Amino acid sequence: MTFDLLEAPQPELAAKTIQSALQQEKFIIVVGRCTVRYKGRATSSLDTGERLLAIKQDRALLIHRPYGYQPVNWQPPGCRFEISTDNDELRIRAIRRSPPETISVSFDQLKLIAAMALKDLAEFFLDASEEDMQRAIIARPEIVERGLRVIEYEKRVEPGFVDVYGIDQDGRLVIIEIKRKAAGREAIFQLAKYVKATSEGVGRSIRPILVAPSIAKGIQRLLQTMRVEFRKLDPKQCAKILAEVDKGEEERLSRWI
Amino acid sequence: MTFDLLEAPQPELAAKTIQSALQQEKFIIVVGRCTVRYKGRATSSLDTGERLLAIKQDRALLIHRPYGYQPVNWQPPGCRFEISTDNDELRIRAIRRSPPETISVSFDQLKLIAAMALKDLAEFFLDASEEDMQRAIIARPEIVERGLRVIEYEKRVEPGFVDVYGIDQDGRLVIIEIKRKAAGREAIFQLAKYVKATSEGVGRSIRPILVAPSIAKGIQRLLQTMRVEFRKLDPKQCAKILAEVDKGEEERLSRWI
DNA sequence: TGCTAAATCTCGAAC
DNA sequence: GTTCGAGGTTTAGCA
Repeated sequence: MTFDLLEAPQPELAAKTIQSALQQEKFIIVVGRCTVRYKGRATSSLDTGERLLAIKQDRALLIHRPYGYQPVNWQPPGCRFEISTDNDELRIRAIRRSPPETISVSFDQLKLIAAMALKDLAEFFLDASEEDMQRAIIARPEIVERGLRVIEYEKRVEPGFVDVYGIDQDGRLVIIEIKRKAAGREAIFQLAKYVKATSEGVGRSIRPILVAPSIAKGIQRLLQTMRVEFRKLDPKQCAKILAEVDKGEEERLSRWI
Repeated sequence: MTFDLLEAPQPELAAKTIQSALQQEKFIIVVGRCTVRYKGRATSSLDTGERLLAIKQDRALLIHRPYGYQPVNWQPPGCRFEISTDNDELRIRAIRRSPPETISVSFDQLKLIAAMALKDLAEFFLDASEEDMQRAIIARPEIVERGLRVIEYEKRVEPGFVDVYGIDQDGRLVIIEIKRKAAGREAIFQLAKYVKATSEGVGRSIRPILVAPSIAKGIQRLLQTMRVEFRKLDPKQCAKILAEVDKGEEERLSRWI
């Protein structure tokens, strides 16, 4: 693995290394004593102090002080860099076109420079997944509707799988489609297909329910046209419910032991 | 300077080094291949990939992927850490009390560990915030209008806070709402509310003035309808004025010494 | 502790 | 491009 590591380098060597690392799209870390200036939507200045500067592989810039969650200064991905040395100092400028913004950093003391190409293609999953939402509904059907009982889930029905089958308190068949994010028109059409496919086998009325944290704009009318009901449900809410259910399970188990 | 630097260390040595660095309140950098889990207000999972983990001197935790401005996972300052090794992997857990949140990171490959105590006591100056605009108006009310005197600011009036209260050269009460950016309709409605709330207590006419660098498109008519005056004022202009004011203060002080 | 409003908010999706 | 809405938003200032 190509891995650059410099301890307390001279500014010229530092500049060369950073230039080269930028071209190779490496992740660059610089630790040292610097001053920082920012001009753009606002302006800021930060006098001399020891900080961590990071340039990411998409050319995002972060400058972190030794404390605090947030970077003290930053530049979003895609900005242009100018690396130079002047008066025995290493200068790094990051320039953004729109809105016009510039960050200038000047290091008068360098402690560490590291540059390496990091591979990270993993997908990030936040909140409850759609599967978690399904599990929450199965565990607590009342979060969709009072009196709802779940009969089956992930049932194969020709165009695909019905997320949840249930029966409401009046004995009517309920088909639930779950979306983790704002539901669009495709979710409604999907439900309509399931209703059509299911109603052929069953001789009674079916209630299609779309469960999602929100619906996309301009979909409200389509919902009404297709006679699809919407039930707002947040992935976070589901995660919470699952945590409660798991906790209950644990307690039940511990009582058995 | 106490400076720890390990290239591709074994997990046991890594754990020891990090433990020690935590006790010495050093800034810790770990680069390697890891998976990340988060449970708390929400839940998240991130499969294996190469990332930068940073623990700051106030025990803030940041996990950065090789792209993007934001950390993929984080923990704010002050959380508790558990460092361990298990099955040849380095485990770092960061636990927050309130709200209860935990981040678990497991490194199966370590590339670099660096730990050092950074000194950074400099003050950060950000200019031209909304607060700066307010301070500039208080210091030099004439930038809004000649003859204006400021009576009060940040005054609680039921729907919120009035930015600035003043009296114009004709003795009329002035209510000022400040926006750092182009003012939208909500600013006008806000002003209207303050006028209504204030006029109930005062038996005289009130002049609502909207101070902002510009107004949003299509708001001009609403301004007239609501009888709100608009005064163009740029945040940058305010920063300049504040600099002058501060300089004046310094000179006055130095004359006293 | 809880709320409110601002942020160089960022980030993504829709238009 | 611009606008709109959400975020584990964070952060600061107060009741």
